[in-house]
Amino acid sequence: MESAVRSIQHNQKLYTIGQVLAVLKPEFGELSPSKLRFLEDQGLITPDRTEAGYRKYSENQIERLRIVLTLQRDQYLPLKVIRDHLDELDAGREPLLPVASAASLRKGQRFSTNQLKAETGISDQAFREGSELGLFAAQPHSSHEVEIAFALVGLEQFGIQPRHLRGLKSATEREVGIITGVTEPIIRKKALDSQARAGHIAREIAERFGAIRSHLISEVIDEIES
Amino acid sequence: MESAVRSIQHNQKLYTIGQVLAVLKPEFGELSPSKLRFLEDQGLITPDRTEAGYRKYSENQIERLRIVLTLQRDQYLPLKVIRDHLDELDAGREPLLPVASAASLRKGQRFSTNQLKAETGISDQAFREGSELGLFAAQPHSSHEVEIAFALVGLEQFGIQPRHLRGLKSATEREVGIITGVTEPIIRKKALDSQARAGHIAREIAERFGAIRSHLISEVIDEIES
DNA sequence: TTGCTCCTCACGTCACGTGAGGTGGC
DNA sequence: TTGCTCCTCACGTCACGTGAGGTGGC
Repeated sequence: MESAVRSIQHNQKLYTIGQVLAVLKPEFGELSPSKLRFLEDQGLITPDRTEAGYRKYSENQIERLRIVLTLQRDQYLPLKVIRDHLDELDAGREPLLPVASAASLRKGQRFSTNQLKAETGISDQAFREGSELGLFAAQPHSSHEVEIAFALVGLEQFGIQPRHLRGLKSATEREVGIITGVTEPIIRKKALDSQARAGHIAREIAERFGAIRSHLISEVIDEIES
Repeated sequence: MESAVRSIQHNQKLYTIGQVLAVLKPEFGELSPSKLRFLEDQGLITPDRTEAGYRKYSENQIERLRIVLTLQRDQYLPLKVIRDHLDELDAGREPLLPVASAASLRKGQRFSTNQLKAETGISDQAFREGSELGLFAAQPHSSHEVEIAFALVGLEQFGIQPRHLRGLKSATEREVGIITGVTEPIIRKKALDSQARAGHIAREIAERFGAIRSHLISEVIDEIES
């Protein structure tokens, strides 16, 4: 009984620095104890401490670490900017990340069609064609759709239109089918972390597909240049 | 007459630091004067000097800079390693870059089928299926093919076989067709730098295709995780 | 009790950026 | 002659890594 009560009270399981490392290593290979200590030093995460001074990270804090490390790795944001961003979030505000790259649009943010058009400068026609192709769904649009719009604008200057992407779209759909074929059985298992694991595996597979694609294309480009 | 002789003698046009910057900026956005000076300080390139001490870079040295900056950007090699590598090359040897990541295999290096199999651990069957699909050509294999083999091995653990990649392969062929459609007219112009420009544009287009693909897939993965 | 994990603190390092103070070239 | 480019040198900075010397937990 008591243990049941306790497990509700600190439902928040606590992790030592080594356990945190073990959890995040697969996702962030460059992670090290000294890096975790450094992030604390810079005020990015403040884990609890045992009386003896051992760091104890809650699951929320691991989630926060994930945000920090992702922002750092994928957007190349300096830690100071990330810290200020998190501070703003903590204060209940809704900060816009400095749009160093367009990709720093907050994950999960939503956009109206007008916002998307204004943000990317995509033409009405290109947007319409993209929608017909299924590159854009109904409002509100995800940050991924914004990125897709950016890419379309970039391709337009070379005379490439959305309709040229029909093959890309259907190939991607097949890839997605293969990926979900692998991940669905995992999700059905309904373990605590099955969603996270499925997502992780899905990313791994997608990365491999991307590698194959990119090297196939690079071979041709190497020939162009030689 | 004299000027003709001189132009033959120093056929090697010399560039000031600012001119070097102007030439390489489009390729390497992060380049700065202080970075160029730092690279010299570290012994990576040693430009000539005018009597007054102004740096003067030859075209060979700009080529060398291109190597340094590419290695640094694409392979994440530390400058010390790059410098040692160049020293070896200067000494006439044929150094193997430290295989920090498999991707640091020297661009342009060639592999026999046996080497490729040993290097990646790909199974005979997967290699055969990959060859039938056109992922691997005849010996000798390029470093790209080695990377593709690595990716196949990675996919195998999830039960994904080369034959699942048929759609990927044909979609990539179509992409390549679109890219060469854009770059061919440029190459035909036969300007001095038309090959380099064509390669640059080809990479830009490929990057955009990749972005669209990756964001389409990410949308689905986000859903898996939520 | 024995390892193994964890702690702090000082110092090192890698790859530059900044700014002062000064000179050179079209 | 006037800007603009370029120079050196000292110092700063960002994101950690290393190692000494010491304590804690199953």
